[in-house]
Amino acid sequence: MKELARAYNPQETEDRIYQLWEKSGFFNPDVLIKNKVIKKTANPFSIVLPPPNVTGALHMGHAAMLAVEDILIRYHRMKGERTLWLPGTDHAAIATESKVEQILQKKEGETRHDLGREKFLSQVQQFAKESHDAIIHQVKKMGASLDWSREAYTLDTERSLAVKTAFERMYKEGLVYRGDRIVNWDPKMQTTVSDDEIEWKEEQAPFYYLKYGPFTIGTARPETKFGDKYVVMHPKDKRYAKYKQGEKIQLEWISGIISATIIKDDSVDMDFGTGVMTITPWHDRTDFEIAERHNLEKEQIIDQKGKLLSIAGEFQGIHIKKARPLLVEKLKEKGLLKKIDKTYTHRIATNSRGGGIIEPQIMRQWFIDVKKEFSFPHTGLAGIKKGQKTTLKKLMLHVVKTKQVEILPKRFEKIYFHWILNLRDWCISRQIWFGHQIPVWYKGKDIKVGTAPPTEQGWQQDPDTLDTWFSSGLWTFSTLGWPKKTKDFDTYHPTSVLETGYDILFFWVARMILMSTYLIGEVPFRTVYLHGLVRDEQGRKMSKSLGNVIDPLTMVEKYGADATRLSLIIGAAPGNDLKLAEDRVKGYRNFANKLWNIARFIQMNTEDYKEEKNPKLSSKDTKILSDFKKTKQEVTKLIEEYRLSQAAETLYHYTWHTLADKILEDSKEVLENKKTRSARQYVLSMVLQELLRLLHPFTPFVTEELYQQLFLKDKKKNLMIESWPA
RNA sequence: GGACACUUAGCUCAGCGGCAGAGCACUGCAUUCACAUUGCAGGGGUCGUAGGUUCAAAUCCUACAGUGUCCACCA
Repeated sequence: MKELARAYNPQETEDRIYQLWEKSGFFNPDVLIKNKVIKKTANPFSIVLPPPNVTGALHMGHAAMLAVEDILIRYHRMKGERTLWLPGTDHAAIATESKVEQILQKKEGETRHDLGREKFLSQVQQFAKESHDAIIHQVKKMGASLDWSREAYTLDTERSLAVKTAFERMYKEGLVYRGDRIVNWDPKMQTTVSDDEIEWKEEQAPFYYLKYGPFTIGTARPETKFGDKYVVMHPKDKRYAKYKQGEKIQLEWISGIISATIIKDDSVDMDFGTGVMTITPWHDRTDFEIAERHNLEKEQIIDQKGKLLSIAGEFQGIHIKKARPLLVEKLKEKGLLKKIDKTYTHRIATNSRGGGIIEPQIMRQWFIDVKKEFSFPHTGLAGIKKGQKTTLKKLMLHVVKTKQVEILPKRFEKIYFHWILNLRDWCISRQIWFGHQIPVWYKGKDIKVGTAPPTEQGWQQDPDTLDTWFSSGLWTFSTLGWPKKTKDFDTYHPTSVLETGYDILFFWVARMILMSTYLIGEVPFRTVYLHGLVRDEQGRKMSKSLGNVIDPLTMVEKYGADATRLSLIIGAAPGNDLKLAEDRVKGYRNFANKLWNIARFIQMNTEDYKEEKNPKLSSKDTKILSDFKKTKQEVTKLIEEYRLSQAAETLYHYTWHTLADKILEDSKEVLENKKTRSARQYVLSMVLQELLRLLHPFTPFVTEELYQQLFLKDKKKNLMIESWPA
């Protein structure tokens, strides 16, 4: 046997080991069955990788996700389960498109409209491909044991079929509908945005009090007020009791005398401002809802580029930003401006995907109706019978309430319920080009929905694309072949665990539950494990502008993937954010080296060891073995409970402070003595061998390398598929 | 406005009814010996505050304070 090097060198080791794993084919459960490593009848264990967006490179959050999932996967694989970890990437529609638009703008000063749909899309695809390759490279660097033969992409042919099939089925059920509704319009990116993609920003803005006939109304946005002809107050407000619902009054307004109608509505806050407001239903959600309740007329004031329409009289064609001061001036002249409050702060909606300030608009869009009743079409979902009346909302609540899906940590269940109770219909159409084009064709007033275009002439496909979360909502089963009947689907769905950041609980986790329960009558996963965000030393979010980004690849190059993984696991409770300092990574690099030297010591002292069947163990030897057994059991229990941080820490502590500091020190004497030498050799060799297996899910590279060098006789095998020590 | 989480050593955090713990940092000593990416020893904490439950509370309950996050239609 070759003597081990004096220190562990991850740079020299890791790529070689990863290649060895890939070459063995053992990431693929089918290969394991074929090689009789596991039984075909073994329990399946499956995780579908949350697909990283093809918008650039991986960050520390991705690295943490990969570490957690790889630990679970390697553990279950070693336990002999039929283990599948399926990789893929997400086209991330709006995020990717906006990124390429930015690059285009910077480089060529062009917009996507200058290029045209086809040319622009080919540029996006090029960008997506480069991102994809960089991401896959990084994923492998982290040691992730993913089955690459099953890799998927949210925009590839199979996933497209799944998307179209899902859309068609939901359309036929009436769960997908087209309607004129108020949506979040981003005038900058020229697209709608879902409620969840909005980022609210605090802003101080002047608040204007305007004379509106006998009333005083308050507004932060006078430039939307041109068409206001309804004045709303609370039905119980005594100050305005003399005005009756539906009563009409004449008053002087921006462009002359108008007739305004009195409306009484509960949604008005009597304590805010004067307790009276006028409404702009076309450009404000609350106002829209009031207008719907009272069946009021709605009028568009602002166009899709943010310019005023003819209703604004002499202000027509002026952008709202420029119009405001001009209008305020006019109001002053007409004596309609009573006062300005300059201390007012409010929140403005912005598009979190790199867009501008949201301007609500009433537009014709596609929606998923979450409240509509339908008869449940499947059997086999506990608690809901085939034919039973239900809604998508009820399904989403039901499976979590009945624990068919368990969310860890538990406190997120409450947040999940609350979100669903407030959920509105989901706007799924986007006016962008990169994504799944909506599978709907029009010809005059006729409409066709299906998985393939109509064969006759003259049909025009809807130019819009689907919200990216529509396709990722199908991810757990579209990756397994659905809508085709496949072996993979039968074997691996529902998946065992969905591991992701708590920040996309609503975006994604909820949508997967919606899609899966409706389309196939199964939960998408049994357990949701939510990890926290990786932050910098001071607890700030990592961002390019702050310059505090720690790149996982840099850490891997400097300290090794094993060290990087441990730094992301130890100290990270599920759902809690992790503060990461480079010193910690360094500390775990030292740990890998410590383990290396433990192995080196044992190797140097067991070269003459001949295996004995019944070694004469001293009481100290027995104690070592029984303590080790306790550690094994504890680690196993902790992993089963998803307390990976504890499990890793237990192993860290055992390795360094029990095995190295106590047992090895003690062994130096014991090994000197000819009578006790051989039994101790037996103990050390056995503890090391099993310890490497226990540590393997956490630090796969160093353990594999040591195991290869010290214990593996059959070079066709590797530690990755050895059995978990019982 | 509502909800949730956190508050334990200088820093990061674990412990979640039974003698206050770990890593890093700090101090002193050791070392051609598996490892300086090391070892041994040590200093350092009224477990946010105030009550309550209990034989026993960092741990369970209540209130309060600070910090953070999420949600919400205050024009």
